Amino acid sequence: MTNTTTIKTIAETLGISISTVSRALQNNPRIGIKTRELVQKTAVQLNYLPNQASHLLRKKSTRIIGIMVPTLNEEFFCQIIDAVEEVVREKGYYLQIFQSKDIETRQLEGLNHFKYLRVEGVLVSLAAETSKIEAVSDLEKFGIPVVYFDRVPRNKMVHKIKSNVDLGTKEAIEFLRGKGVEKLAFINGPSLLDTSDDRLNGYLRGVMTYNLKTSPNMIKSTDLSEKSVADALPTILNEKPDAIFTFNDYIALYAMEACKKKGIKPNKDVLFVSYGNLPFTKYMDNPPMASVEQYPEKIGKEAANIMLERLGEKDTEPVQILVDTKLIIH
Amino acid sequence: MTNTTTIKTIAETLGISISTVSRALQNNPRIGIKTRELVQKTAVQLNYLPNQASHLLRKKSTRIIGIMVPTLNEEFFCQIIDAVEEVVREKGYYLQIFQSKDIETRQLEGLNHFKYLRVEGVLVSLAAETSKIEAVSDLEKFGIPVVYFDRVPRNKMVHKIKSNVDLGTKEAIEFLRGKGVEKLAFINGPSLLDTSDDRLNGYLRGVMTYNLKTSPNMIKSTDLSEKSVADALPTILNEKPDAIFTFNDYIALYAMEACKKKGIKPNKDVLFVSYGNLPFTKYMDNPPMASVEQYPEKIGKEAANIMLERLGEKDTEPVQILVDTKLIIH
DNA sequence: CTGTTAGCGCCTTCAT
DNA sequence: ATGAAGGCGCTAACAG
Repeated sequence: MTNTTTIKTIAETLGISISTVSRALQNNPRIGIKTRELVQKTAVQLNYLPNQASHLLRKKSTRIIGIMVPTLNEEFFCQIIDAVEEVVREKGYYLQIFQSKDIETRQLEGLNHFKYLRVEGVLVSLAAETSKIEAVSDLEKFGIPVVYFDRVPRNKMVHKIKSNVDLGTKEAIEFLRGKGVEKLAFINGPSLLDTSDDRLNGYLRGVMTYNLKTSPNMIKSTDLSEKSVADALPTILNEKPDAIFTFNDYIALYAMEACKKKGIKPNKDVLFVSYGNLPFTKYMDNPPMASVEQYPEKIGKEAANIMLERLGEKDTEPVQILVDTKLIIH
Repeated sequence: MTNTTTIKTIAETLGISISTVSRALQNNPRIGIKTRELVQKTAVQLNYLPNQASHLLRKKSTRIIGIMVPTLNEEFFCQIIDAVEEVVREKGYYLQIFQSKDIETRQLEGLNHFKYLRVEGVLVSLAAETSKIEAVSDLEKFGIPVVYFDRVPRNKMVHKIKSNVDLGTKEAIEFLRGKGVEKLAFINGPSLLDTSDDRLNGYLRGVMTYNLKTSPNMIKSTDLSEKSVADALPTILNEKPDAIFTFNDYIALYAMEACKKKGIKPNKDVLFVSYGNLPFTKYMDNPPMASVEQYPEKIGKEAANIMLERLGEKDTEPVQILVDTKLIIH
C-alpha cells in the first residue's frame, strides 16, 4: 500500500496530538474551529483514508448485510437485490453479494466469508442443492440474523418471505381452461425446493378442482437446466397434453425451444404458461401465453424490512410473509 | 453481538496463553499436537469466529477486489462478473460487487465504500454519466490499482480491456449488404462512452467502404433507456432505412417494439442487427437478425488477470487489451 | 513447545 | 480546547 497516512501522520505533520486529530475528523465541537478545518484540510492533502479495520475493532458495526443468491444471471434475483439495496442503503447499510451457483459448497464458503466479514445480517435464497440447512441457520449462533427469501427452508420456524403462488396458479389454470385445455402437464423445479412444492400443490389442486386430465408422466421435476428440461419433454409430449405449466419462464423457453426442434408449435400445438413474468418476455413475439408475476421488488423490500427490524430489536418472533402473485396474460 | 468468543476467551477457559491459542489456530507446527487439537476443538465449541478487523489491522490484506458495474440487470455484466470471480477466487480473492445504475454520485459512493473497505483493487465499468474520471483514477493515489473494462475512459493511459468491435462491425455490415441493404441507420449509446465511439466509427467506416446511404437523421445517440430509443425512432424511420444497427440487443428490442406499434414489421420492413448476442435472444422467434458477440467471459477473464498481475507487481505499464468480436447470425 | 510483550489505527475516558 | 493513556482482538518477534 503506497498510502500510509494515519491520524498519527496528520498529528505529526501538524505538531498536535492524535486525539485532537481524531476528534477534529469527527467534527467534535470540543475542537476549535480553526484546528478542525486545518486538520481536515491536511487530511485531504495527505490522502488520508480512515482505516475501517481499526474503526471496526472499536465500534463493532460493519454496516454490511450479506445477500446470497443462487445466481445473478436470473433477472428475478437481480430485481430482488435492487429492491433490497434500495431499502437498506437508506439506513446506511451496504450489500455484500454472493452467488452460490446452486452449489452447496459454494454457498457454505460464501456464508463463511460473510461471517468473517462480520456482516450484521444475512439474506439467503437457498442453493437448490442445499441438504444441510443447519449450515445456514448456524449463523444465528454467531448472533447474525438470517432472513430467507424465495428459496426458503421447509418446516422451519425461521424468518422467511416467499411468493404465495396459489392465487396466480389458480388464475393460470382458469386461463388455460378458458382456452379449452383439458390435459395439463407440469414441469417443475427440483423437489428439494419449497417453491417447487408450492407450485405442484397448486397445480394438483387446480387439476382436481377443474377436473383436468393429468398423469404421472405429465408431471416432471428438473434441476432447472436446459438439458434436464429437454430430457423430460419427450415423455410429457407422449401424453399429448394441451398445455404445459412450468416452474419459471426459463423452463418454459427451454421447453418451447425443444418443442420447435420436434416440429411442435409452442402456444399453438401446446400452450405454455409459467411463473416469473420476466421483463424480456415482453419483447418476444411468442412468449409463454401467460406468466404468474411474483413481484420480486416486493419480495426484496419485505425481506430488507424484516432484516432491518431484526437488526434493531433483539428477539423477534419468526415471521413468514407471503407475497401475492397475479397472472399476467401476454 | 451474542457471540463474544475471542482467542482470549479460549486461552482463559483452557488456562493457557493467548499466543499459544493464536498459534494453535494457525496450525503453527511449533505447538504440540495435543494442545493444538484441544484449542481447535474448544474454538468450535465456543463458536469462535476470527475477527477480521483485528486480523486486518495487523496483516493489511483484505483479499477483496471491488467491481463496479452499471447494472446487474444486463446479462452482459453478470457474465463478466462470473468470469472475474472464477479467476480471482482461485487466488483466494473475493468480490465486492457494486452497481452504479449509471449514476455518477452512486458510482462515487461505491468507490468510497471500496476505499473504506480497503479493497486491494478495483475493476470498473464506468457509469454512462461519468463526467469526472478523476474520481475513479484517484484510487491509484491510495495505492489501489484500477482496471477498466468495457466502459473504459477515452484517451487515458490506464489499464483497460474492451471489445475490439471493428471486426464484428465489418461482418455485420457485410451481412446486411448481402441482404440487399442500401440505407443503413444507427442507434448508438451515449456519446460519453468510448464504446459508442468505437461502434460509430466502425459504422461510418463500413458505410463509406460499401457506399451505403446514411444521413445525420439516421444516426442517433440514446441514453440506453427504452424511452430515448422510442424518441429517436420516428426521425430515423422517416428516412426509410433498410436496416438499423443498434448499440446493443436491448436497444434493438426497444426499437423493434416501437416499430411494431407503428405497424412496421421488424426484420421484414426494417432489418435489425446489434451488439451483444445476449443468451435469451436464442429463445426468441424474431430476434435481431444477427448480433456481434463480445465474449464477456473473455473480457472478464482478461480483466481479472490484469488485476491479479497488478496486485502482484509494483508498477506495471498501462496495457490496453482488445477482445475480438464476431458476428453471430440468428 | 509455550509465554511475554509490543504494536496495527482508532476512539474515548480521564486529566489538564 | 487539547493531550496522555488504555484498549478493541490479533500476530509476531523475542524470550525462555
